[in-house]
Amino acid sequence: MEEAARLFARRGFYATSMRAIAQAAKVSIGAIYHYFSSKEEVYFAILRRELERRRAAVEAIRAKSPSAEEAIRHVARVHFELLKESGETIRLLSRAWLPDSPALRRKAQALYQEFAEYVAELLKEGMAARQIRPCHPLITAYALLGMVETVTARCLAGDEVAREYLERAPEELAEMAWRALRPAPQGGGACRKEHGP
Amino acid sequence: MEEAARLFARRGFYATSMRAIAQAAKVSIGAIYHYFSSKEEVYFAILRRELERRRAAVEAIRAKSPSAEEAIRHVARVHFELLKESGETIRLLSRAWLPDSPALRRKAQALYQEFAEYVAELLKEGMAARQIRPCHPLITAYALLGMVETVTARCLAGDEVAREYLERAPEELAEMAWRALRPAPQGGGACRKEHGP
Amino acid sequence: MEEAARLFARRGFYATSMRAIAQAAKVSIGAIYHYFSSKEEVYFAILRRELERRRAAVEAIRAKSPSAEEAIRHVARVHFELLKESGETIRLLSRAWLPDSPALRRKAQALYQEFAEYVAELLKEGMAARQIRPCHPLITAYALLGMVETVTARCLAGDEVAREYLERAPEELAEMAWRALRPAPQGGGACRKEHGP
Amino acid sequence: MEEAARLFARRGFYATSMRAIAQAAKVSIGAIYHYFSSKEEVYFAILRRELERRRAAVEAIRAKSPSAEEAIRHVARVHFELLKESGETIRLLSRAWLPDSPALRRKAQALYQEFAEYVAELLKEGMAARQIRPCHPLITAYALLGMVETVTARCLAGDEVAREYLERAPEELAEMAWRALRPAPQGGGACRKEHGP
DNA sequence: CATGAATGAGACTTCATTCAT
DNA sequence: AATGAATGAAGTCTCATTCAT
Repeated sequence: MEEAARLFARRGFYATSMRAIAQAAKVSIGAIYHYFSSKEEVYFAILRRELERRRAAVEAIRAKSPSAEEAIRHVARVHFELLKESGETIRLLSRAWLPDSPALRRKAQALYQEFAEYVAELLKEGMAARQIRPCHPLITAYALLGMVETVTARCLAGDEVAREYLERAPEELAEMAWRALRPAPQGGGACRKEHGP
Repeated sequence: MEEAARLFARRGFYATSMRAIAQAAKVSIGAIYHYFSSKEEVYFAILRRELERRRAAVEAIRAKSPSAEEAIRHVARVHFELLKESGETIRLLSRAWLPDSPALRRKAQALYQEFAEYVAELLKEGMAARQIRPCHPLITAYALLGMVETVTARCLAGDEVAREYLERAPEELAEMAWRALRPAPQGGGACRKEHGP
Repeated sequence: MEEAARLFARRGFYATSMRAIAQAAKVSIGAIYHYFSSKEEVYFAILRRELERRRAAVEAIRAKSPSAEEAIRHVARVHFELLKESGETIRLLSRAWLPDSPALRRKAQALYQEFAEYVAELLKEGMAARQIRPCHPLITAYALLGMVETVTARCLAGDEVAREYLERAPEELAEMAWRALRPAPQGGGACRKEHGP
Repeated sequence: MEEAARLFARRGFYATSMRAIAQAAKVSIGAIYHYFSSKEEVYFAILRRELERRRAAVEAIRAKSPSAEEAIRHVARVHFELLKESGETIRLLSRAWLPDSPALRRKAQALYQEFAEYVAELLKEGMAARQIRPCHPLITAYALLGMVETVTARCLAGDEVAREYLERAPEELAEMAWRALRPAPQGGGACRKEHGP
């Protein structure tokens, strides 16, 4: 039934009607209300599940590779893998930012923040091990995720450009992310002194 | 009348009713329909105007600073300045990605792409002048914008964390963006030895 | 449009659907919501109007007859006159006591109390003029109204019995009301001393 | 299970859902349908039981006191005693008049009439013994009950006024009822001269 | 006997849009 | 040019009732 996450991902919260969900899932409307007390609850249940799925993917990265570089690069790549795998559902993530009502938005952002904090944790570890440069972990986590998600979302348009991106974007972003975070400030131009070593 | 862009920014397309717009603008509903043939048209008119406003801001950067570094850093900063200036309207930009209906989305994304291409142009010039490293300009433009917008959007939550970010994020992101894009590809610089090969 | 008061009177608040009202009044549902913001508001508008109508009838009595006896007797009679005139609408009054939700009920009772207080005022004047015996004015007003309304409601059943009542009840009740309230305690059995003269 | 009469009394027929009854009674919905074939049937079963309970109370009065005066006064008092004892359930009685659908109402009124006829019987006996004045027994029974029920219902509001009434109303009503019904038709008594002819 | 998942009709309400004025 | 009353489709959600287990 929750594969109607597709509808939320494709059409968003408001444009997805309960009737549409019921029809897509081939159950009655009443049946949905048997398990969820409102449309919002359906939405958040799905959002939670999707975020958890991403968290698990990041967790797997952390477990496998001790190198911060690999971890960072993977955060970028994993989105694209999930994109191929679960299709448009990934758009839910980007949408997580912007449900139409302030109340919904607040709740969705709290959920998203949990996920971002998880990525921030990963960054903190990298900083502790001096494998990535000092930076504000949570801001950076948001930036990292936003960077990746925006490109991912662009790929969902499905046009010619999108298909090309799907090929190049993972590495392009992994490179970008790593350069943005690797430790030694290399003094591209003026070679300014960095705050931490 | 179009200052009811605030409503679209705050509540989104679906949750903003024509009546709400009419009341906020203190005109009659009929009056709106004299100038716009539908709600969609109002939305796109506003979206176009906002994107144009950002484009102009980037244009100004390009005109003033010949250095690619400054240009890049400014792209990051300019969002936060607009945030302080025009408040939530900036959320329209992030929303631009995801209107709820596929038809709307396609059109909105086309508009957004125009803007992204403008940033990509700026990147291309930087690459030509060897002031930034070689990269896929459009993908990078999307990544850059997504990075900044996600953090900006987080700042709109208005909580304690958001206020702190508002202070630190502009520089944090400028730094991140510049590091991600500056030319010296690996250990090429003069300043410090890299730890990895 | 408000002649759909008939529906509320006949079927009550819950069993009267907006669609039914709209059809009965031959307008669209939307049109009703143009003038009333909710079903509740329609209900209360009608209830207010009906109570006001009764209040006016009592006012007329007060203005015409200086004798408390006539006033009391008329309060009883007026219900039956309105019954013939406006049919089932009178049931709204009895219903005023009992809307199904506590919130509705509270509001309806407040409205009803205003009316009861008006009758109580009439009683107080009678007591001041020593034309009716001392009694608690508001309690007595409720009792008086309840007495009359219950019989009135019975008459609405429309069966054989009801038609007979319609003939006899007005006088029967007028007599009863007057006896219950006239001043001199006549000592039916024990001839107890009354509190006031 | 039927103690969910409370729900019907408090919320009325329409606003009380089978699920609410089932939860309040801590049984399954299915279980209710084993003993009652529909919601209506539950309602009438309860209504019958409550009316029977009142009938029994009046019966007790009749058995104990040979004096019509005491009987009349007790009819008024007994409602308030039941009010304290069984709380809001008493509202069922007042509601008995007005279920929302005509079909229900007809049935409920028939049940109520049985009860009213019982009180009428009591009045007839009093008239036969010349202990109360001649009057239409059934109309008077309805009037008597309506008088008492309306005040009782007002007391259920639970506000400050209601608490005061609870103290004064029983005697006030008993007095009123007795005066309305005692035999001496006009100036027949011995105690005092009446003012009018 | 008992359960509670499932149904689907129907409740209230909102909304973009039209059109007579 | 401007108004805002009117429309009716569609939204979310509730509910009495059934039935397989």
